[in-house]
Order: sequence, then structure tokens, then C-alpha cells
Amino acid sequence: LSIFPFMIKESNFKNYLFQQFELQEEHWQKLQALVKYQRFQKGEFLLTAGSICQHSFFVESGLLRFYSISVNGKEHILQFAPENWMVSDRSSVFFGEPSSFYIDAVEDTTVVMLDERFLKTLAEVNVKFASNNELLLQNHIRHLHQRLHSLLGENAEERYLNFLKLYPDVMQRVPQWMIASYLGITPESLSRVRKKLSKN
Amino acid sequence: LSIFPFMIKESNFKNYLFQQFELQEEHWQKLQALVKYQRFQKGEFLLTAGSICQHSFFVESGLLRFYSISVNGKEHILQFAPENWMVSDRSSVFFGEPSSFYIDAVEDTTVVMLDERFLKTLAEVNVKFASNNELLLQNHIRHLHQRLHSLLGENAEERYLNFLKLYPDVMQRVPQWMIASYLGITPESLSRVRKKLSKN
DNA sequence: AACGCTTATTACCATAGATCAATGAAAATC
DNA sequence: GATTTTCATTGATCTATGGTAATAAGCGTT
Repeated sequence: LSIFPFMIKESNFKNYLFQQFELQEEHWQKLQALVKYQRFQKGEFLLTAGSICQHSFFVESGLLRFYSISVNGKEHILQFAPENWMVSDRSSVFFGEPSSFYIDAVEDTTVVMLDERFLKTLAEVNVKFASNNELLLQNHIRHLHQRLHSLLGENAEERYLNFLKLYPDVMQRVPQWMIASYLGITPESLSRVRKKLSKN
Repeated sequence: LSIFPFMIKESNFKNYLFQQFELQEEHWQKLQALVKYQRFQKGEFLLTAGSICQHSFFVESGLLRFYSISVNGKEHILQFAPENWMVSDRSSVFFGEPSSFYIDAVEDTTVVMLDERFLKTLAEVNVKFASNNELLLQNHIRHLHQRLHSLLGENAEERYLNFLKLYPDVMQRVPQWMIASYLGITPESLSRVRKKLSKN
């Protein structure tokens, strides 16, 4: 047994770095000191509108949601982040501006808190990672484009089917009204969509 | 009169680089050789779905639109690009993947064609520009987030008013059905929204 | 000037999805 | 384990927006 019990468990984050960027064990040793794990209980906020976002969050276990609230008080979920997903208000981090979004925990969640210092060190240590940031941004944009296309061109049923493909297990893990909020419809409508689909 | 008549005109693009990144005249000389201007007639395509996007387009004059076409054949405009805007399918450029979008000229348009080589040189020549790419990406993401929020949380009228703020003069320059396509409604609905607004 | 083509408006009706309300089931809290 | 709260479903309407069609204006082409 290790004398550092917290090191025993292979983290999803470590696997992510090793697989995605062929990070070496020796470099991981260096980085580990900068990696801060944090636990959030269901319902806890990682970011609220008005505050400046300081981190990107890598989800080790659990599930986060990223959403905005419109003038009439309704929530609109822009993104879910289950295990191995990353979420953040990048603009707020990058421009140092107050965010207009919320991030909270849908389940008890453990995240890796990634700050500027960590990212910088990672870029120094690993060549492949230098361009990683751009890759993440590009991916994000692609994803947002798809979502826009979906919202502009598809009806509720089609969007729901898209959702199931993108987040295969989230349906089982969150209340239906959150999915409705993601799809831009009411919970009642989603219930009807599902009923109609179950008949076929 | 200069013996290089094409150099006389101050380009919007040059101004953009000078203002945004404090580019020096000497550096501009180097870069100019890599800057390719191209003219597109109204209706001409700069990008079609299925092809791989090679450039970012900086609009010198004129107006472009960036859109997708859904299965039922309807166009959905994700972005307009009037003078001094940039447009591209970044994902297609970055990942070398076939695009699923179209870009065409709404008016006769002159663009600056920016390819990898240009961007690389620009980054070498100018420190400020090294992080520019990220700035553009971050801005893009912020913009897309706002658009998502708008589509999820606002009705047609509110979205129309947002549009007017974002693109103050585009309303005057494009047929109304394109704006409807941007807003995710039919031209008839937009006509009704405008009628209602004009009463107040 | 005459022709066609695109665009905008308006009226009438259709429909997807919203809203309101009631019910029961499930989950959380005590 | 009883109570309270959250959640999903369903029915009955309501509303915003869509679809169709007719009309007229604008514009480009010859």
C-alpha cells in the first residue's frame, strides 16, 4: 500500500492527459502538485453570474450543468458536463470579465480545478499540449455551431434525439425538466415528445 | 501617383492590424506579399458544404453570410459578416475536415484571404498577434453563447431587437427573409413582428 | 416599356409548443 | 414511516409562429 493513499486511484484526468497528449509519467509528477481536486455537493455552485470565472473544471466524477437565466427567471442549460468533460466560462477567464452564466453540480461531483498556472506548466512540459488549448476552443466552437444549427433547423423531437446521441447517459441521471431546459422546451412538451416516441 | 496603384488605397484590413495589434509599417511590408485580395460577385460561394475550408475571410467591403442547410432544404444563417468582420469555418480549417456550412456573398464583396502561412508569419512578426488567434476564438465562443442564450430564452421580437443592435446596418442591406433565417423564424413572421413594432 | 423574378405584406387557417391545472409517483426530509 | 417536496404525466385550452395564397411593389434584364 502506498504511503500516499490519494495517489492510488488512477484519475480520469490523468488518463485524459496520457491518452490525449501522450504525457509522460515524469511530467505527471511535476504537474500533480498543481492539480487541485475539489468536491461539490449536489446543488453547490462552481460559478454564479456576476463573478469572474477563474478555472476550467474537468469532471472526475459526477455531473455539472452550465446555464444562463433569462429576464423572466427561466434557466437555459447550454451544456452538461458528465465525467471526462470540461466546462468553464472561457470568456470570463480569458477576458477577466464577470460571467453571465452559472455552473452547478447536478450530482455530487469531483472536479479538477485548472487554472492559468497549471495550463502554462502543462504547455511548457509537453509540446503536444501547447496547441491543446486551441484544439479545445475549436472543438467547442464546432459543438456550438452544431447546437445552433439544431436549434434553428430542428423541431423538439429531432433535438431530443440529437441530445440522446450526444449525452447517452445523461437522460438517466438528471430530472427531465433539465433536459427540457437544454432543448428549449417545457417539461410538459418533452414528456409528450417522449410519449409519442415510445409508441413507435 | 504611385507606380503601384493597388497600394494607394488604405485597406480596412491594414487598419485592423494596425489598430488591433499595433503592427508596424515595416512589418506590414513583409506581410503584404502574403495578403491575397479576392473579389466575389453577389451570389458567389466562398465555401460549400462538403469541401474543406482553407481560409479565414476578412471582409474588406461587401457582405457575406455563413449558413447551413437542413434536411428539409431550409437555410439557417449562423452569422453575417459585413466590413471588418471575419468569417470562416474554423473547425474545417483546423481539423482538415469537410465543412457542413456555406459561405456566400450577399453583395459584391472583396475579402482578404488569410491562410495558415499568413497567420504564421504574422505571429512571428508581431508578438501581440501570437495570442490573437486565441482572442478571436474566445470572442467567437462568447458570441455563440449569447446567440444560444437568445435562441433558448427569447421570443422572435426580442431576438429581432438583439439582431438590430448587433448588426446595425445589415437590416438595410439584405432581404428580410435572410434576417428571418438568422432569427429562426419565417419571413412572414418577421414581417408581422416589424409591423407590430412600428405601431409603438 | 415590358417582362419576369424576387421580395414584402396581409389575410386566413393550421400547428407546435406553452400554459394552467390536476393527479399520482418518487424522492427527500423530518 | 409519515410528511413534504420534487417530478412526470395528462387533459384542456391558449398563443406564437408556421404555412398557404393572393397581391402589390421593386428590380434586373432585354
